[in-house]
Amino acid sequence: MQRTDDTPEARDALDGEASQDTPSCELDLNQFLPYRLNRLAERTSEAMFARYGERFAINVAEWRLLAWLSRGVPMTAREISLRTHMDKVRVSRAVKSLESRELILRRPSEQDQRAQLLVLTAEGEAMLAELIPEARRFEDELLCAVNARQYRDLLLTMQTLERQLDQLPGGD
Amino acid sequence: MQRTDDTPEARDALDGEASQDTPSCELDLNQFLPYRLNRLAERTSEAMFARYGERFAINVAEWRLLAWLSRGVPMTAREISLRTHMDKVRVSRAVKSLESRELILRRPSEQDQRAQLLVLTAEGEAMLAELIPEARRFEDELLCAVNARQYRDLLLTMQTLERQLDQLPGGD
DNA sequence: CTTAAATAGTTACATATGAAACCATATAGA
DNA sequence: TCTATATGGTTTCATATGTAACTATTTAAG
Repeated sequence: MQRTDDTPEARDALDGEASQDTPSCELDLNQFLPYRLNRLAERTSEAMFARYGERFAINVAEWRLLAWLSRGVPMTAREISLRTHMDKVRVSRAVKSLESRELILRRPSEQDQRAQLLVLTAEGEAMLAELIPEARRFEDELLCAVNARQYRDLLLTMQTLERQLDQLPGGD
Repeated sequence: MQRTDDTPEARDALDGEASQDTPSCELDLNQFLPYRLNRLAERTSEAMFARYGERFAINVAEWRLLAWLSRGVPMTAREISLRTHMDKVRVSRAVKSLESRELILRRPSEQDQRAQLLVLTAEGEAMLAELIPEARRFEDELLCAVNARQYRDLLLTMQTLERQLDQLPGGD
């Protein structure tokens, strides 16, 4: 897609400021996708953890790890790291914290003495049994502003963008 | 939008894992919007700063501040803070850093002795003259994977979600 | 087998960020 | 006018996260 393809509608879909083409040495952040993505993502996490973060005392990395384990499939830290695109250090710390609170436990892997399989404890499952419905409730409250088609298109476009990132240098 | 409205297409638009309805005590993160938004946003910033971050030695907060100032309109830290949803401490630190490198300067505000108007220096403008075209190039490379309509819909839906966040408790 | 290179995970250090307390100035209410 | 409260901005402290170096184990090359 060329920048010149931008439609007026798209340029108008933006935070109220008068929107018009900007000279090459100026940038309207409200029309800059990386910024918009980050702002929306930051605000979404912030709103979600404003509600549940303190109540359950977990951070984003820990939440992601627990959620992956909620599937019931034991996974290694490396697998979590690959699937979530989180740095292995970040995962390692989440594991340490969750283990110390007895929400997960580590079992040595049969195949590889270096790796350890992570699984939820009963306590961990109990916490998720509360947390997950809350998370779904939050998501529903957010999504009630868009219809099913918009939601589907959003996920599809986001997936396309992630695939594109896979291709770009520095995109992992 | 109700969760039960989810279309098969939407549920399939997701990272390869078999997608089916999950019990209430399990969560497929790949189908959880806050997670997807954050993963895409993090990866996008990462890819962008993998290219330009070290070369220009700025972080996200500094980049946002410079970009806002590229419009040529002097702004106070508070205004930047409001528009970007960045914490005022984060803005304050970006100002300090950019000023120490003489990319911006502060002028006392006429109306309010507490506030200071921020403007680019000639050096700051010179740097943006390089940085902004690079940023646009990156955005174009990312967006070449989606067509104009998808791009427009993406921005519109993101805007809708931000408006919804304004309404939600904890959404600011 | 033996050794070099790769990999799972951790630790140490540096940076980024947010919450709360703080200072200086501005504004509103008496 | 005087005082209480609100506001712009900074500093302090705590947390979150990435980079690089490290340990232990595994895999591959000879």
